[in-house]
Amino acid sequence: MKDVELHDLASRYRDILRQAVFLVRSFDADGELSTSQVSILNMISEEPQRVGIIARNAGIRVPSATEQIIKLEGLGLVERIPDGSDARVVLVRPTDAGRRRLAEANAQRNARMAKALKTLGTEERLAIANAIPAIAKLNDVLAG
Amino acid sequence: MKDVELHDLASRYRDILRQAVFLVRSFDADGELSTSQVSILNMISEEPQRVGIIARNAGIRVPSATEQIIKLEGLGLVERIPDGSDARVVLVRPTDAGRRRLAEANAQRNARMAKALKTLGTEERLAIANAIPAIAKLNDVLAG
DNA sequence: CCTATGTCAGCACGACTGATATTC
DNA sequence: CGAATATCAGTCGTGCTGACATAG
Repeated sequence: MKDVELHDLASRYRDILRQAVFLVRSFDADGELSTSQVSILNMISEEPQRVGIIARNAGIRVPSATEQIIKLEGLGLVERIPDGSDARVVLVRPTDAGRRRLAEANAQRNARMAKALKTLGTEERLAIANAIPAIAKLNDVLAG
Repeated sequence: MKDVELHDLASRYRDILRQAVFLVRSFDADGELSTSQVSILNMISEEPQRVGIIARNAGIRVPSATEQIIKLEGLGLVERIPDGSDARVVLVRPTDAGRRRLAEANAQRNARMAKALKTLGTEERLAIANAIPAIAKLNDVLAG
């Protein structure tokens, strides 16, 4: 692919991405939990994670992660537990209430997105579905 | 399409979107201009726009738009001019320096994106290119 | 008089850097 | 002792709501 085409694709992709970013914000404004907080809950839903890992995956610094975790703890949605093998480490895991809240938040957001997807044509939905793996790969590359 | 499939697609699409949001942030952290500021400059590059329109397109409230516009004005990147036909209206247009700065910012970001796109296979790039119109339409639906 | 447009003032939230235990 | 981990303190940027001036 020529450089010109690459740059054109890059530009168009950045355009729709920029729009999408604002939409994600409006999505999150509806609920009571912030974007970071939902991300953190998602992240620890499988198994407890260290603060440093959470920060790295969320794309924020460790002190910022600590802050959100403390807020989530205050809401009774996560617990901080020590790591037996290393006393410096703090593991974060969801409470039952945290799991419920996460499920609710995801359900709400997915429902809203599904409703929007429903207004598209079959081919358009297919185009999006086909692009998801490529976009995921692209995200990985960009995240380095 | 069945509801189950729609919700699954919604969930997967939201996943990659969430990742992309963090990447956009890291993109913008590099430059001197914030996301909103670049968006505003992009918006007025064709022709001057009113503050209210800028706010609407940027997904922010009018006072927030005013704030960013004043900052851009302080940087010498935009000018605020009156609208002859309606004295309440303020039009915002880029200065020459603003156009240069926008071109630089876009070039930097596009180059970085193009470099990442280059690492993908031809089919993957095609999949993304094919999905862009559908995503744009989806954005419109969600914004509406 | 009521509406539309933009700005000002004050507040909230989330991120950051720098400094500080504590543990490896 | 130096490195790693998490937290605390203070600051900054950006968004918001509510109040306000001006013009239609």
